[in-house]
Amino acid sequence: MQIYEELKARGLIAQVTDEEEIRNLVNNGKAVFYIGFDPTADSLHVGHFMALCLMKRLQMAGNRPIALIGGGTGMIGDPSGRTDMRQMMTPETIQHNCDCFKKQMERFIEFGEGKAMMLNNADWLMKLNYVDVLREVGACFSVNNMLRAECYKQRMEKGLSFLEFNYMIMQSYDFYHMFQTVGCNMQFGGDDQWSNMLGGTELIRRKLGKDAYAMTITLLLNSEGKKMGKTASGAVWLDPNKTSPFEFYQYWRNVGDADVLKCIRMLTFLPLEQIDEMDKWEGSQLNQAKEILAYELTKLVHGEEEAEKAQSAARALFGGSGDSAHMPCTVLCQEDFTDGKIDVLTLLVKCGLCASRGEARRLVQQGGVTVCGEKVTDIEKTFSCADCNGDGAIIKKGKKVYHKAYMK
RNA sequence: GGGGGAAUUCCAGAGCGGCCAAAUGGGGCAGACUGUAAAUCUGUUGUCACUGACUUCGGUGGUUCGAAUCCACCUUCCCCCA
Repeated sequence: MQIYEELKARGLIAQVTDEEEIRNLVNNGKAVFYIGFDPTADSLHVGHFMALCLMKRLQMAGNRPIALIGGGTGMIGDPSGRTDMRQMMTPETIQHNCDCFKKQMERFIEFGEGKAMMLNNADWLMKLNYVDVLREVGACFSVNNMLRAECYKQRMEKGLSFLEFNYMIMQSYDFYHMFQTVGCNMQFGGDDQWSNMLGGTELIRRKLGKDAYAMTITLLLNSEGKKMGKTASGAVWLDPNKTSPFEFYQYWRNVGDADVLKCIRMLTFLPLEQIDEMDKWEGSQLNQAKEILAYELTKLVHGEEEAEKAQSAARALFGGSGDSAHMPCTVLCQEDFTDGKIDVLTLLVKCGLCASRGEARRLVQQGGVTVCGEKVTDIEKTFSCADCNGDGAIIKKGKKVYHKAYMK
């Protein structure tokens, strides 16, 4: 099976400008494609991960990827699909984020002579002269068409600043620029980027009379139509300091039944035959599929060793044996104890399991706390230093949150 | 530039000058049921010394015994006209 067919079978392809031509380029290793990454945070997240995987897949098939870091477009902010304006970032933050991205990407993609390239659009965008751009590029864009673009729809109700309105033009200019300088003939991106990407192919056609192609990657949505890779507290990051390997593992271990196979198909490198086999599983057997998904992804992102650790920690925890080796922990010191004791509420807050004493109180009262295997329902309950000695005290909040507190 | 409207808790969105820590929904958290799933049901969701007290309704002042609610100014946003 060739790469294009595989991508299709995995459900990764959302929209393409010219299927025949793209299949041809990609399958024959003739594509020089780019994917843009806007430096909106200091770590990549799951959404980016899909893009990175795609790059890797295509690179393995002989194509040449360009990772474009949006040091310049980051100065503007993409309004696509957003209901409010992005916070403007300072040039320093953007630079910092770019650096972080770079480090993370190097783990996945091979860069170097004749291999993948990493570019930063700040290198050309920042030099542009306003009037020149308007004359050279601005003339090629129809405001009427732009306003009709799906990506601005949501913003038409809430208001769209001229700054953000120009994002599409900047992105189009990137493509146009790289088409000429490095022979980039294709652009990939999230499905929400479709209109921005078409802007680029359109610009190249108008200015140069040549064809360039665009393809979007299916957004990873769960069965409820929400973007995956998000938790209540924010994105699931690839940076182990922002989302620990264990948390990362748990996120995937806990996806809904309806979404497991889709995730395995889209995110892992497992052979399709194996995935088709798993597709027949149902009921509690899916739990196995979830374990595979979680393991595979953790391995890809954090390495085999971390994946093993996360898996055994999870198995131990939920299997009941209570292996505390990898759970998040808090170190207590003498000052945390008064008269050699610490009460539950303080302990919960101290460990970051509750934001306030009130919350801790409710949690205990509702029976959501277990310490050292014993359910705690008394908010007055105290623990002594001795309870936390040795391996420490294991605190369980709800069913899935484990935390360890031990003495220094 | 002219005119009109809005800003409420994590979000959306109610809110007569006292009965407002503020309806309702979503989300979150916990409990029951389960398979570390989904759905469902229940409780909970400002802080603390928790039957009480304290701090919140864009900002700053003011009116009043008393202000999320009235007034003035400021800030931001939206809509209409140009």
